[in-house]
Amino acid sequence: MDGEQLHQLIYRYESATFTVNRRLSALIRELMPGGLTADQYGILRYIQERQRCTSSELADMFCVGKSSITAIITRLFDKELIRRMPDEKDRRIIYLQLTEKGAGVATEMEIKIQQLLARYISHFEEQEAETFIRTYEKLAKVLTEQ
Amino acid sequence: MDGEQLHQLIYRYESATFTVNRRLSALIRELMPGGLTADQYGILRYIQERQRCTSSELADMFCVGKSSITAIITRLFDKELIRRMPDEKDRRIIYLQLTEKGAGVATEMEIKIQQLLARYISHFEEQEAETFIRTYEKLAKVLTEQ
DNA sequence: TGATATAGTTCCCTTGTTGAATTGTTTTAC
DNA sequence: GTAAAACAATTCAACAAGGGAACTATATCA
Repeated sequence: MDGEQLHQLIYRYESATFTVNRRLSALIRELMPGGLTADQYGILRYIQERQRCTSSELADMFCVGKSSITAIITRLFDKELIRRMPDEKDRRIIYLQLTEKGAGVATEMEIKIQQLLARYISHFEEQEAETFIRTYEKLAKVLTEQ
Repeated sequence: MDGEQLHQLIYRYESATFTVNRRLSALIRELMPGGLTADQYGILRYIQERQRCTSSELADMFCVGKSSITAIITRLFDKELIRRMPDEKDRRIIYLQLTEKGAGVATEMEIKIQQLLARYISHFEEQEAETFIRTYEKLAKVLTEQ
């Protein structure tokens, strides 16, 4: 791939990612139930998948400082969506878990987002979508490993 | 494409997009010169491409309220990166343009981001990257048209 | 045991966002 | 030709999210 080709591809990538991200996050914002934000939902989903996790792990995964995570966690805690469970052995560690209410909200939102995305992704042939996602996952992997 | 396949694809899409977006925006954040944010850069780039535009157009493109745009524009104005040019005929309209300084900063940042993305995208075969981008552009189009 | 590292929090400041109200200007309808 | 409606941009108050520095409490290491 020569320089000019690469340049063109990157330009097109920037353009597409800008449009897709802005539009999708606006659509998702509208979907959110009272008071929940997209970031808060992201945290809920992450915890739901892992069953439990720590603030530091969230900070790493979300690529932000730990103080940002503390702030979000506090808001979710105040809404009674998550629980703080201190580790028995190492008392510096506080595990985060969803409450029943938190799990309900996360699942409800997941379904809504699935429905939203389905409206757009179903426009594509299965093969095209599969190929696309596979490359996207590769990109995610490259970004994670470096 | 049946329901379960679609469900799996969407799940994988959410996962990949989360990782890519979080990682890339953290990398881009580090690249930014003193005081400029990614959103501010996005606005500069948009204006640079169109030569000039209005606040309302930016609000539409960025999918946010006009008051958000006013806030960002004011910060860029204070940094002397953009100029406000009232329309001669319709005095409600204020066109935004880059100053020389603004154009310099935008171009400098664009080069840095190109270099950053090149480090990752160059890992892919040209054909794979082309196919990927083409689908991504289609998705952007579908999202824009609805 | 004393120094160092780690997990999480707190505090302060900045940015981006919303939504409602406001100002000034233009267009429309009668 | 004027009154009403529409429109572009701004202001303001409130909040979410982010960074960084300082801090607390606990654990590990030498």
